[in-house]
Amino acid sequence: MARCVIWGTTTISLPDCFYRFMRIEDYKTIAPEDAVQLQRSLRACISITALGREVATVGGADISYNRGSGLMHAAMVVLELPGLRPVAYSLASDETSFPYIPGLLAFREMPALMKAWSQLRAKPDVLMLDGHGLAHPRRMGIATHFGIEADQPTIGCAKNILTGTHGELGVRKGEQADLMDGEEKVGIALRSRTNVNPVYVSPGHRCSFEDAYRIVMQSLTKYKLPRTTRLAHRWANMLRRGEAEPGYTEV
DNA sequence: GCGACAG
DNA sequence: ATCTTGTCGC
Repeated sequence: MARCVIWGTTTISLPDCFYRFMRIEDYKTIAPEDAVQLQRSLRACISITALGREVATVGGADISYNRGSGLMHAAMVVLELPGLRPVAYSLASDETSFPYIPGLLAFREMPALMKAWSQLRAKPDVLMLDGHGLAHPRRMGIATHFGIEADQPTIGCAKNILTGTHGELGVRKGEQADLMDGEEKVGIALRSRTNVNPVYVSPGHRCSFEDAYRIVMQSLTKYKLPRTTRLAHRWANMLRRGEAEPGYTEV
């Protein structure tokens, strides 16, 4: 749909690609209908390719906030890949008025995430976000959306399905089943821990399904969630509770 | 029309 | 997302 804007004394309509030039800051006040149009517009920018270089660092990102509040607390961590040792943290808080709407998560969380991202000196080779990548009705989950805006390889790792279905998968850690949206594969249901409900992994941007599976597997320890997610979650909570200060820290 | 619905 | 105690099962 074209969008009409006032330009001087005349009204003109802009094509869909207009939405690609929206600033992240504008997400805070965008209308949900426009947010959906931006996702449709951004879809042409998705790149699902194999991670080029060897992955030496993996990042984790998460958001924490009090229910009913628009103050978002973002945390990003960077871990070395064999070993999962933390090497850097970035913490940032940011206010938004965009609500949580299934399918539009990025518009609520991305401003704060981008703030934390900007502070991060050492960018990870691939960043894992809490939420989906391609496993989204318009293939534009927060991992994909963020990856495009930051021009960064990303992976989505979610605890629940937003769209799609999958068959049974073995109960052992590492077993998987394709997550299908109709005839299209959009992700993987992955058993991240034996006898525990699976997590849902999907490529975000500049990453393949195989890469996504491998990186998530390499980020698992003894818990259901990858260490990336767990650490980011912990730091975001500490920031929210005032137990940690915003800023960038290298370990 | 009805139900589902990341965080 | 967050608020919370105990409890069932490997």
